Amino acid sequence: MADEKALNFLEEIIERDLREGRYGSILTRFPPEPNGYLHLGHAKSICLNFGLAIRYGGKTNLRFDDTNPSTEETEYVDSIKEDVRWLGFMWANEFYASDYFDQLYGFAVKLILKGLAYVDDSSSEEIAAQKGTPTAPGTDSPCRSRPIEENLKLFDAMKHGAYQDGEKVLRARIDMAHPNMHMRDPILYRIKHAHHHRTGDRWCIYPMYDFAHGQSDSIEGITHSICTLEFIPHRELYDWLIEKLDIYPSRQYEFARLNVTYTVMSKRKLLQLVNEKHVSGWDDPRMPTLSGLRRRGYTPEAIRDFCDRVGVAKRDNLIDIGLLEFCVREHLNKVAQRRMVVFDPLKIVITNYPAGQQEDLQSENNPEDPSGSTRTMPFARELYIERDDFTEVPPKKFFRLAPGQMVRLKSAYIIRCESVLKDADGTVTEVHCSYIPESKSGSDTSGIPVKGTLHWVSAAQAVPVDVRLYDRLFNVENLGEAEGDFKNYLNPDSLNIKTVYAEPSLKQAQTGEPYQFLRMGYFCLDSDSSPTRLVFNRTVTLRDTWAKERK
RNA sequence: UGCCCGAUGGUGUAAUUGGCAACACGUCUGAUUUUGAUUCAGAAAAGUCCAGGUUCGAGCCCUGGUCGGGCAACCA
Repeated sequence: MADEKALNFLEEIIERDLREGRYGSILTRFPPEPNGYLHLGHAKSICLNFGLAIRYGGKTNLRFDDTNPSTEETEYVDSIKEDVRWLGFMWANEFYASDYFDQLYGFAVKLILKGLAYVDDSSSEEIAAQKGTPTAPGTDSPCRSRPIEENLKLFDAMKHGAYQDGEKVLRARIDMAHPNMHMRDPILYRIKHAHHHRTGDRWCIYPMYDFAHGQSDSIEGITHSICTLEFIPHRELYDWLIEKLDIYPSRQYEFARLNVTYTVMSKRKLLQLVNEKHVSGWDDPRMPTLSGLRRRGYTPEAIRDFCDRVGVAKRDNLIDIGLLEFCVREHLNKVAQRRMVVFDPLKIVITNYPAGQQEDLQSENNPEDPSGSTRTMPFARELYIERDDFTEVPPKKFFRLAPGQMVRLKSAYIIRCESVLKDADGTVTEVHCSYIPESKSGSDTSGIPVKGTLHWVSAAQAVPVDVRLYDRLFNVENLGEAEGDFKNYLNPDSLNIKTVYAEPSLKQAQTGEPYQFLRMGYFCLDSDSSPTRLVFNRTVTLRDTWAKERK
C-alpha cells in the first residue's frame, strides 16, 4: 500500500526532476564530519537522505567530510558507521573527502589557470578586514592581481611545505563587493601542518568546506545534496565553483534543522557536556546522541518514526520531546516483555495464606502479543507492593489498597486489606490482608469486581536490582532562547538511582531487550550490569493520567 | 544600512497547486481494561502575521509593511 501522505518539498523536487527526465535515478549522501558523535539532528538527515533514495529507487553514499585534520579522529568514524547501521540504513559507498585531495588540488590549479583563484599573503585579520561587512563592500587584497604564473608557483610551494600555517592561502577571485559575503573572494585552501587521520602527513594544505563539499558531491555524481538552512548562503558559491570548474552539476537543497525541547542539539555543546563531565560520556543515556538514546533503550524503529513524524520544511521549529516519547512508547508497547518490579516496597502479609506455602503463577509476557506466552512468578504469604499503592485515608477515586478495600494482584488473587501495622513514628510497616482463593487469575469464580490491579513481588524471592531513572537534561524548554551559558540550565535531578525489587525471572534479562516494568515504565539492561548486580535504565515512563489527576 | 530564508490551532506538518483549513502529538470527556498502560469513541482548539490589490472566489497570486532566523571562522 503506497502511503498517501502529502509530499514534502524535497519529494516534490525529486518527483519533478524524475518526471522531467533530469536524472535517471537519484543519488544522495550523508556527509558527517568525523569530529563527534551522531545525534537526533543527524538522524533526521540520515532518514531524509536514505529515505529519499529508498523511496525513489536511488542510492546513498556515506561520505566523511574530513577536511580539517585538527578536529577529526578515527574513533568518530567508527561510531558514526555503527550509528547509521544501527538506525537501519546501509550506504552504497563509503567515501571520504580526503579521498579526493589530489583531484581537489587539480581543481584548484584549474581555477588559477583560469585567473579565478590567487594566492594571498594577507594575514587572517587582514582578510577579515578586506571582507567588509554585510552592509559595507569589501576591498581588494594587494595580492588579488598576482599573475597566473606566480600563483601557480606559490600554490605549488604551499603544497610542498614552503610556508608556515597561516602564511598564505588560496582564494577564489570573485567579487569583493558582492552582496553575499561568501562570494567575497572566499578562502579555498589553507596551510595546516597537521596529521590527518587518513592521509597522515602527506598534505600540509587542506581544502575548506566550500572547496570540498560541492566538489565531492560532483565527483560522486550526487544528484540532490541536502543540507541544513545555514548553508543557504553557500549555495551561490557551490554553484559558482561547479560552473567554473565545469564539473557534474550536483544541486544543493536546504531544510530546517531539528530542535527539540529541553535539550541541545549541537556537537559543540554536547562535546562540552562530555568534557566538563556533566554527563558520563557521549553515550550517557541522557544525551540526545544516537549512542545515548540506544543505551537509554530507544529503538531504531522509534527514532525513524519520530523523524518521519517531525516532517521536513524550511522554517525553524522546536519539536516537543513528548513526540519522541510517544514514538518509543508506541513501539515498546508492542515489543517489550512485561515484568513486575516494586520500587518502594511495602510488605503485605496474606494472613489466610499458609506460611511456607508457595505457588507458581503464570503471567503474560505481553498482552499485545497474540502468541500469549507467559512466565512464572512465585506467589507466597509475604509480598511487596508499591508503597504508593496503599493509603490509610483514600482520596476520591482511589482504586488501590486501603483499609477494607479490595484490589487484584496482577496475575494472582484479589486481596482485601484487613489491618495495618505501624512503627513508633506512625509509618506503616506492614499491611495484613486476606485473599480470595476462588479469585485466582485465569479461573476467577468469585465474581468480585475490583477497580484496581497492582504489581507485586514475592518478598522472599525478590531480586534487588538498580534502576537509573532519567529526567530531561535541562529544565528550560527552549535552550535556543535561554540567556547566558546553556549549562546554567542543566537539570540537577536528571539522574536518580534506586535499588528496587524485581521478580526473579528478571535475572535472565538480556542486554538489548526492552522490558516494561508494569505500571512503572520501559527499561533496558545497562552495560554497567554485573552478574551480581543488574542495572536497568528507564527509557521512558508509561503515560500516567492518574498522576495528573492527583494534582 | 545590504543580501538571503521563513511566517497556518499549544507543537509540528498538510491543503488536489485559486474552491470556505486536514492529519499527528499534546489537552479534555466518555467506554473498555487483571497495567489509572494499551485500545476505542468523541470534544475543545487556528480562520492562515498585518494592510491593500487581482478574482465570482485568496492560506495559496501581486504590492507594501511587520515580525522571526541566517550571512562578515585559515570550522563544517
